[in-house]
Amino acid sequence: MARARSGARAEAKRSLILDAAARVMLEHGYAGVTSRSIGAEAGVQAPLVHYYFPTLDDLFVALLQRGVEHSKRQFAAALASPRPLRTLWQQHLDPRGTSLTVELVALSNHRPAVRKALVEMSADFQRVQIAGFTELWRRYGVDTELFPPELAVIALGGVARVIVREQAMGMTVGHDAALAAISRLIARLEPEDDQEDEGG
Amino acid sequence: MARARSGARAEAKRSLILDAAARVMLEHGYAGVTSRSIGAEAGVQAPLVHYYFPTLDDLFVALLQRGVEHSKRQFAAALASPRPLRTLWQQHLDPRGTSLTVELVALSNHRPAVRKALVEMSADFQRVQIAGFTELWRRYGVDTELFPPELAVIALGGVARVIVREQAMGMTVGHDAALAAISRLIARLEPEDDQEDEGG
DNA sequence: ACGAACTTATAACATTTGTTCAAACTTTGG
DNA sequence: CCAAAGTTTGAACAAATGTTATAAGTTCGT
Repeated sequence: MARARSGARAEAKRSLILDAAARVMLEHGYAGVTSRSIGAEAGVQAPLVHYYFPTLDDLFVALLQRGVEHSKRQFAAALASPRPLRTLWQQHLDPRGTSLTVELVALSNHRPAVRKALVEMSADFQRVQIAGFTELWRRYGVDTELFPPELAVIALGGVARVIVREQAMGMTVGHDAALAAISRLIARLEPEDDQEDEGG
Repeated sequence: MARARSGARAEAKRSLILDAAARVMLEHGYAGVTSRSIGAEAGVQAPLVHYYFPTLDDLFVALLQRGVEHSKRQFAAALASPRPLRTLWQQHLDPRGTSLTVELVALSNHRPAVRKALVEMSADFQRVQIAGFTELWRRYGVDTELFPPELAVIALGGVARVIVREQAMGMTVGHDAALAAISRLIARLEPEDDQEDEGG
């Protein structure tokens, strides 16, 4: 059957186009993402983009979906790692994911379809993250009255986003001190050596 | 001389146009900001926008400048207030300033002139904020090894930006818990009553 | 009241955008 | 090898954009 072949190839082409769109978005911002710029980046003509994604909204939503799925997989992997907190922090410092998120969020401001998808997926992911931190905080014996999992999720994402974005722009005022302090804070819960320190 | 009269009026018109641009940007995102949309919002024709701001880059830079100046004034006022930390936090929760910042940052991704201005002004403001927090932390006896002023500035801005943006999109998962925890953290350094607590 | 400087609007421009249409090319089942 | 399905492209569309040229209106010193 023709569908089997085309189904596999089509998925690869879709992915190729999404990759190109992500690269363009990272380099030129969301407003630089056009059927033509994506096509050029993917080595393809503009109408082909619309063949796979009828409207650009469809493409943006697909990009978003792929990103959230990746984030979920990463989050689960981090939780299962020896030092979940440190792993999570390092993941958050990856400029690609963070910058894409910033662009998609800004984009969603005037694209109702994208906005709707973003809100739904983000709320879902946020709940997953909070559940993960609830378990982690319990394991570490963190005072959840003082620093609840909800705040941990927001703080982790917020701080990382600021640092990554500023670094991408060549602004590094105070970053050394902040990064060092965060490392020390994490080390309190997840010591680098094998010595434990759980004094609350 | 004619300049005196026009100077005053021109400044008012400039301000009117900047206000309109800010409103459009808040409502439709930066990509929705065009000479025509600004004109419509300001009750003026598009070319007049270019009369005051030859290119849109000029307008964006002016908007940025005005915003930073406002932020600096607000920051100084907060530091001089009875409870600087709480005042700062409430200022950061104002959706207008935060959302505008997010848009201008995204915008600067593909507008070199705006990017340059943003980096310079932000770095300057960041240094002012760090200096302010250094003094404040000294007053409060905060352990700067554990939580340096640099991290405080980044955390305050980062967390506030996440919450404000999510609220603007109708996403409030975990916000109640996070906001309550932040209030309690602030209250540790700045009690609501008149009882002092400077235990380091 | 006159003329010069300053403001504003109308009309138009070249360019870029998202998207569509029909035609060409490619694969592949029979 | 042929036809049909799937894929890719070239050409074109209306709409929107930043910007300019130009002309009309307004203000104000004299």
